[in-house]
Amino acid sequence: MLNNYNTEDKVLLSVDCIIFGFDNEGLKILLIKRDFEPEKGKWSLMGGFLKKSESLNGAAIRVLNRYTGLQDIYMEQLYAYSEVDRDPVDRTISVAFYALINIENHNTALIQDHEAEWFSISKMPKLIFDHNEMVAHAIRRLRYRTSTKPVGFELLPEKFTMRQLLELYEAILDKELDKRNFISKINSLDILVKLNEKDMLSSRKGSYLYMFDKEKYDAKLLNHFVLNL
Amino acid sequence: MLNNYNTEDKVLLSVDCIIFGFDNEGLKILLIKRDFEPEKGKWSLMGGFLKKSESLNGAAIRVLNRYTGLQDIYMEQLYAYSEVDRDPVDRTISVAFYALINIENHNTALIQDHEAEWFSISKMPKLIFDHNEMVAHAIRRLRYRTSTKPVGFELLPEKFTMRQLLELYEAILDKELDKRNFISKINSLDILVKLNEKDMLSSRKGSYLYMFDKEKYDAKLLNHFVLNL
DNA sequence: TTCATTAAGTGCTCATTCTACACTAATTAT
DNA sequence: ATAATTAGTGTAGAATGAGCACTTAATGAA
Repeated sequence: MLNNYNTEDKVLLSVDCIIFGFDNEGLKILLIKRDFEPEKGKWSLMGGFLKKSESLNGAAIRVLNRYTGLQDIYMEQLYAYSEVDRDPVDRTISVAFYALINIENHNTALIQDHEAEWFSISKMPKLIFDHNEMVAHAIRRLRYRTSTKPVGFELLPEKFTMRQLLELYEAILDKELDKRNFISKINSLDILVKLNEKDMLSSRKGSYLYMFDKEKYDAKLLNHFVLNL
Repeated sequence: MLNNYNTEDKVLLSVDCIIFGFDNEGLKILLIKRDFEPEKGKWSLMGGFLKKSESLNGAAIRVLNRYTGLQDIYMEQLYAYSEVDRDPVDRTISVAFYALINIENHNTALIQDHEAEWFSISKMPKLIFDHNEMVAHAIRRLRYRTSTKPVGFELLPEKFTMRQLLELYEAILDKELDKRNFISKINSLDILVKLNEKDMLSSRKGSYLYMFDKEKYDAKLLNHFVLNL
């Protein structure tokens, strides 16, 4: 009677991270120049191999931290990519994750060390292996997720204006939104607090700052909303 | 300079299949009594180890075929489960898939050989490892998927009545639906053909049979709909 | 042959939500 | 003072969603 699986094949498992950021130019993804063979020097997602002692989530967190210095980041597992010849060197299955970060917070020096760069999602270079497919998948998932869960705020500073939020959703959904309708839909979710504080940088009049009110959201015992924008 | 990944850990990768079926009692899942240690004799999803020469999809198709004799089945990858201690014997990452089958079509003898049984999703036994979590996840995904893609038909015979379709959606969404509103919403999708043929088994009057019209659906160049039931 | 039984099939009303659309207010720079 | 800039706000008409009940077709039993 067996109580091990010794006859089964073992394979390499890696994680690849699609790191989203948002600034006034739009939605961006952080890419690196791959620093080992094969495909050394080509643009690539940030990745790493799973160690026996960690979960996939743990590996993804480790990889993200290594390249950005960040911790406690919103991250979601996307999909496992397993075509037999996806990596020419060795049989490797890769599980993609996407992360949402506030683009102002990461460690710029670390990024430079790794020759990483932010790319607009509309101007992505050709990536190695099946990484472009992963990115396309991540964008689809992000679109869905931001329409059902309060994750968009992860891409903004803690305090943000309605205009920033609007532009974020426009960038994610890749379509223009009506300002008045957008604001009333967001307000009807009742998950933001309006601060007594204005951002005076973007206009003469100044615009009120808002924060996501996590406690209010959690108190609703809602596990998702439906935001039709 | 490396061009292999020899220093990296290799792990076992398995697939587990959540097989959904539907009959007049409701939505069901096919489970087997696990026939090897550990947890031999306990209820389990159908699974198997990934071979080096196949993709995860390929492995899932192989497993499904082994236990049901079926081919060309709707199947979708769900999620990779990777907690370090999820399998007590060896470090195993498992990728869950769910499949939708017409419950009348599978090979009954094969199922009996494997001591497999159909369970109502409302009366699931305790399963090994993290399999209950996988099932819960699959049900959530199925709910979403049936509201955006024409996959529900995979669970029905090729020809079905509106009542069957209604009851299927009620079972998946776990809520009662209004007959008239349901029919008009389905009709407004315009993806069914009404046949000149009635099912006389379920009523004296007989009810018209319908088929999913895949060509019509594809011709819409729609990659999903939104069905608010 | 008539009558009882069973499920099929069908529309309307009211409430809610969505969409399209334009002016005033506040502030600063000139 | 005034010109310039972005913030902030409401409404009307259209579309969609929810709730609700009677008639029809066929069969089997009396």
